Amino acid sequence: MITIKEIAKQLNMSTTTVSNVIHGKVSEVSDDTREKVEEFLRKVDYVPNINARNLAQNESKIIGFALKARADKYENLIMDPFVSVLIGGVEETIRKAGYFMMLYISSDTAEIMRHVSTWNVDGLILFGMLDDDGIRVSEKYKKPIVCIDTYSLEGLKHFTNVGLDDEQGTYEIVNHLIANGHRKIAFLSDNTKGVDLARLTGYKKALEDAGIKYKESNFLKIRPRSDEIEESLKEICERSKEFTAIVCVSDLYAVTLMAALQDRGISVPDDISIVGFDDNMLGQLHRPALTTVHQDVKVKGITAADTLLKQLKGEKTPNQIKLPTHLVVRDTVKDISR
Amino acid sequence: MITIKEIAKQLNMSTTTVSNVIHGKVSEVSDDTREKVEEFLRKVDYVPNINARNLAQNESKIIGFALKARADKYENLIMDPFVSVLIGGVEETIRKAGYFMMLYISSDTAEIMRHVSTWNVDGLILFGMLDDDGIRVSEKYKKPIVCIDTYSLEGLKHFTNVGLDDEQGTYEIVNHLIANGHRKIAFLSDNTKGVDLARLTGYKKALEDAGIKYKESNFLKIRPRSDEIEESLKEICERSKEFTAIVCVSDLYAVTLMAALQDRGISVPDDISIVGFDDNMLGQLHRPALTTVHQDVKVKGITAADTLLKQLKGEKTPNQIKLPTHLVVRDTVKDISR
DNA sequence: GCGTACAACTTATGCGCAAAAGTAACCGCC
DNA sequence: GGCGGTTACTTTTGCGCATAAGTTGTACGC
Repeated sequence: MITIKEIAKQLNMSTTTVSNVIHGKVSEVSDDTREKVEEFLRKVDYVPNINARNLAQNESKIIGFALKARADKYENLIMDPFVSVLIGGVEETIRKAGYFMMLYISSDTAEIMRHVSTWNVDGLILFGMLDDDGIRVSEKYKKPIVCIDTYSLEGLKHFTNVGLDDEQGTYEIVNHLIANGHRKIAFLSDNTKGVDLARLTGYKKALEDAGIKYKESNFLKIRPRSDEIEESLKEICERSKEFTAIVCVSDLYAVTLMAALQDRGISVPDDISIVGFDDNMLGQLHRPALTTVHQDVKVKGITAADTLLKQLKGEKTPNQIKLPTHLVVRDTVKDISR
Repeated sequence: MITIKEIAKQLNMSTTTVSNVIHGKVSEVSDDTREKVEEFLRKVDYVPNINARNLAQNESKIIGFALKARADKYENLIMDPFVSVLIGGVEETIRKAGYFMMLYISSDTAEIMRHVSTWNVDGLILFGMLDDDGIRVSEKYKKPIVCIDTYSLEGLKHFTNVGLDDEQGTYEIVNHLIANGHRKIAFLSDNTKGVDLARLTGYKKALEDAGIKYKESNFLKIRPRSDEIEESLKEICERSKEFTAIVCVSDLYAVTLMAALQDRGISVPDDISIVGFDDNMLGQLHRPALTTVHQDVKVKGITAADTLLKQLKGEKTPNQIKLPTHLVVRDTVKDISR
């Protein structure tokens, strides 16, 4: 790789002059030499050594994208098309702004932060749970952080979060079920934290507003680990007659459940109505097509990246951004209101 | 961030000694000082500045993962869970080996290569089409490159490819169809290059070996662009009665087609049998569950990364690695042999 | 008791770049 | 005609690290 020094030597001038041309410092260089340098640069296809530049400038032009997953959920997470769409949105946005994306997948916040400070990453986008330990570590690290779908109260004090109005999303879809005559409505999820909690809250609120009492037994807990999911699904299917509808916390679970239900001869939506959340390919291609809450994942990625870019420029940003959702009515809800 | 220099100063020794401890050069440092330094390093939570290290060593510890997609296929590609699983496999492998992953998505090989040389990336994993132009550019760049699913004859002369025995995969599944009495078998794809060509070849070979003549009209071309796919699907569904089975080049297309078929009241597998290729979530969760050819995408990613790592160590690797596939019989093929 | 070998260091150099500080020539101006 | 200001440069410095080369001090063999 050719260096500025070498170019300067061949052109018989100083490295600073070459550097100034590269940085477009018009006022420092005469038109004549500028053209000469520019032509030469083109000829040799000069590419700067970013390590040297970063070292000299104490910046990196890197944005870290850290996927922090609990080890047991890791596999499901990376399988989820959600993640790649998110990554696509982020990558596109930062590339246009002249940044590069370093991807990091781990279950250990401290490890992620070590990585981040090693590379002197300019900013971080964090997807996944941010635990208290994580917050403490990242606090020390003085670069901007934007979280995606992270609803830690503690974390919100320090970092921007880009998420959805999840509560409103389930609120609407549960209302849709209620409008179709459903009253025995279950909620299916694998945990009650973060996003799942917000969605559960919307569900409870809709029930409450319709005068339906929420019982603990309405909560169907699914165990996502691959060695437990079959058993878990079996239990849920057996209990399905207790309800006329099940609100699933994600399309992935909704479709997984529908497959399990159909395998047992339980028909959707005739025997039971199912709704999801996310509106991804899985539900769109399933038949019957899934009624769900739509979110635009790519926009989520773009928004997170944009927000981080703004912070990098020193602009203030709100510390909580909630993207809208909307109901998508398809074919998995039966009108039982008569 | 604390530097070696600062540590040396505080410990009242030279930077070389500190550096030697960091690099575990046992023979150079006495046990006494080594322990002293190690303790201090732990205390201040020292993290090396990679830019400086890379500059000094002329390496980068970065492995580039470039996703090169035709602009019109881009959206589908990044939507595909395939990609995130692949990325997951690669990331995990290189991280364990002390490398970092820089992700780059583009449709322009020259742009990718510029990126790669800017960062002085140690090696590159390329997923997607490698056109002749791309080969020329990457040739110049003297770092190891491993391609995934890239069947360019020209490219194979220069780079290792990690792929599947695609031909064998479709050969087997078409034989499965033939064994079930099918003779009017279509092949559905959106192009006839690379992977798609290999799968088509296996399909043709199976037909030939069974004494069935392949006709041009057996090839169902689907247009993947979102504004054309509906129209495309409609045409294919209308022609579906010409065949008793359709071999789809991917699970994504198989499931997309099944949805379109079901929407028109055409039943799978009663009216027509459908098979796919990949064995991903989409086909697993669909009902009827898709009969398909299994490939292990994560292993593909791991293999690509391992191969690159070997090349980085100077080891020789075969320039063509074909991972095995196997048939997964589920519920979308009807036995019509009587 | 002299040379050699080796352990345990330190000093000095350079990676490629950006930028602060320095220089030299020229121009205008009261 | 000396002085400030400008243009178009060059020289120098340092970012943080790795490492080649140099410097002690000491043990050991003969």
